[in-house]
Amino acid sequence: MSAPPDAAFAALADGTRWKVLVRIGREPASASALARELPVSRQAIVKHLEVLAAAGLVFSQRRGREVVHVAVGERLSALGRDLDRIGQGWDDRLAVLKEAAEGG
Amino acid sequence: MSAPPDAAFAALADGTRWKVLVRIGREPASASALARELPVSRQAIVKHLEVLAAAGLVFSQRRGREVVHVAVGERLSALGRDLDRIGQGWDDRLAVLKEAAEGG
DNA sequence: CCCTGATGCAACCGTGGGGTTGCACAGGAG
DNA sequence: CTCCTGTGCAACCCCACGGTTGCATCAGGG
Repeated sequence: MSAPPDAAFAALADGTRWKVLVRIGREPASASALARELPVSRQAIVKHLEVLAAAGLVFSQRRGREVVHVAVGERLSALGRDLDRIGQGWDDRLAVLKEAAEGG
Repeated sequence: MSAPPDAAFAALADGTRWKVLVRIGREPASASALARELPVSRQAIVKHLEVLAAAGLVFSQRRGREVVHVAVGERLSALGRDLDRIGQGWDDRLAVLKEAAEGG
């Protein structure tokens, strides 16, 4: 199958968002906490978390007056395995093309 | 390792670009040929191919007056394996958090 | 040689998305 | 009760990016 939801890619494509994801993968944190660590406003963080949540990449949990977020690896792993598999298939065709190029 | 592969993600994030990539993964094609198949101009295709090439995801070969492009799976597979691995690590932490949430 | 079709380059356009600021509201800590 | 701090919502800004059009160029085929 070659239909990985580009939505997931879009979620991972942004540098800041990736940092956020990696950070909360290392240890859960609130939006405010993340905003203190990264050079962007809390609102920016919130938006990133929303995108990541929509992509099923983060799990959020209200802890008192805070909302703690943590990265969910399941989706990422699944996506990763898909990519790996897809890439395998491509390389077969690539070999053929390169061969043809060299041969004539 | 959680190296920022956001460059590769950015290349994969766009829907049209992904279609192009999948298409030339199935079989090599020129920009003009792709432009005929997809609902975008040749120039748009060319730009996508440039982005993909910059990400090391396509291999281009001049064949007479045409330039044939084909998808390279190697990078994609490597990226996929990275994602899988990273995701694994996250899920460990996630388990801890969820446990704490349920426990109190 | 001449016509056709593929590529290359450049200018231009519109939208989306990342980022910000401001403000109102809620819930602990003292 | 009263601060302090974390969240939520909304309006707004700006630039990168996907896409287009136009034109010049180059390589094969008849």
